[in-house]
Amino acid sequence: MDASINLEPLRQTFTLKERIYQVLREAILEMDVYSKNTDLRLDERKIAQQLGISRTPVREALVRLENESLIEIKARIGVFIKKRSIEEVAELVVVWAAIESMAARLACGQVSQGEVEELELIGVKGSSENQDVYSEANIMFHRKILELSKCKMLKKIGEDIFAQIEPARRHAMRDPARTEQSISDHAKIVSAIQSNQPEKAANLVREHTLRLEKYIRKTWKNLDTSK
Amino acid sequence: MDASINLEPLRQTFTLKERIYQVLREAILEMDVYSKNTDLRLDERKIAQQLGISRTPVREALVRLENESLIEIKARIGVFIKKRSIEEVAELVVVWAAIESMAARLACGQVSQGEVEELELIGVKGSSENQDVYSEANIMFHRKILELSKCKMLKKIGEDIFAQIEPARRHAMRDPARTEQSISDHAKIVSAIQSNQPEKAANLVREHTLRLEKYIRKTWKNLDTSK
DNA sequence: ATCTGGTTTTTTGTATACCAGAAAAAAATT
DNA sequence: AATTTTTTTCTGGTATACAAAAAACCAGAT
Repeated sequence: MDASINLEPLRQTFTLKERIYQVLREAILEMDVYSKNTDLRLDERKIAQQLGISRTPVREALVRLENESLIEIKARIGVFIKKRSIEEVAELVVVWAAIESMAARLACGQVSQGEVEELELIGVKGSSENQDVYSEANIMFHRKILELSKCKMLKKIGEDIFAQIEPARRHAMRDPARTEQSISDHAKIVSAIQSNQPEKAANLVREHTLRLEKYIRKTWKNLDTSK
Repeated sequence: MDASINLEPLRQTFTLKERIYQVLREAILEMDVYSKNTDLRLDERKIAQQLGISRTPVREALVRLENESLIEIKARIGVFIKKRSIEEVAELVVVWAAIESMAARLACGQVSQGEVEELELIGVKGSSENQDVYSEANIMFHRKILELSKCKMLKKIGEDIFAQIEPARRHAMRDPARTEQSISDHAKIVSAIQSNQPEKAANLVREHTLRLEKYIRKTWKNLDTSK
């Protein structure tokens, strides 16, 4: 070995389509899709103009977003942000429950004391704070469980699904009564993981998430207008 | 209402990018990716030429395939069919187990007698036949469970994941000894669903699929050369 | 023969131009 | 005035041209 300097490979995604994809994705996810007056239309040309580039990379980003069901490209008609129906959202929550339940199962018996404490901290957070803080902490809690599974694919796919649910979840979850129940659920989940009870942890997580499914089905206020 | 014939809307995929996507996807999935001499490279221009079209729609199809992790587009280097590592495949099987386990759970209590019989027929098929027949039937069995859940998203996501596993599964599953075990598992699963025991059905499916995970981890023959 | 450096070739990325279908607006007809 | 027809415009789809980065090649020097 010689004494030459050891440089890390630069390697960065310089491609426009990648950056546009990320920008658009974030913008779509943060948009309040279900408020009626929101314009659900996207215009290739306009986006390209605004970004000062050509349509080509924009289109490629859009194709990707369509593939993730975040938008819908109707040939020669237009590009539209997809508003999921109650049925679709509820079903996605079921899938989410399946994945997170497995994550909790795997987390058992392979988490350090420190990791459990982190999870616990997140899980009870927001109990005394406002709704937004709770909501954010709630997301983090579920993210953390995916992470503790140490299964990258489980985490990745779980988060992909969550991204699709998120707009609806944010809109539907306005009930403070749910917060308490949720906090209590979280505590039980932490306890089960800590005491290495995979079966119990899996069941708790599943039921916890499926309760969200039921709640969404019940309280959905005809959000999907038009179509 | 007049008496004019009521034609289904044609509306099929008129766009090239859609058709190319499907053609390429099928071609990739049927390819034996793990045999070393397979050329893992795809050439945009060549594909476009072969199909007698321009690069643009081909590229959009490729972007989609990349988004599904079936290929990898390296900027200004090339397009490559993705060869998943043992770790990735094993993890995907775990995700698959999670999803299918939930599907089996949901199937309980909402399947007709006819549907159970269909499932049973598929499940035991191939026991006396050759490996290929068994393999095909095996896929069908798992597909059917997803279907019986009556949850479209569960089915869709399950199949997406399966598509990613399939190439490896086909390559790794050459052990006839596994067939018997599998057939026996299937029978138990059918029985649990038929007798409406969701907890049991879910557990059986999960363990059945996780057994595949263990098997893959054990028998993988250094398939991922290069990288 | 091997290393070095530049040059050529290959391959994808991006921009631009034009096409075709659909929707909207305008004009013609009843 | 209402309806039909025509025209225009708008939008995504496809083709083509060129740019840029990576890889392959090659010639000269060592």
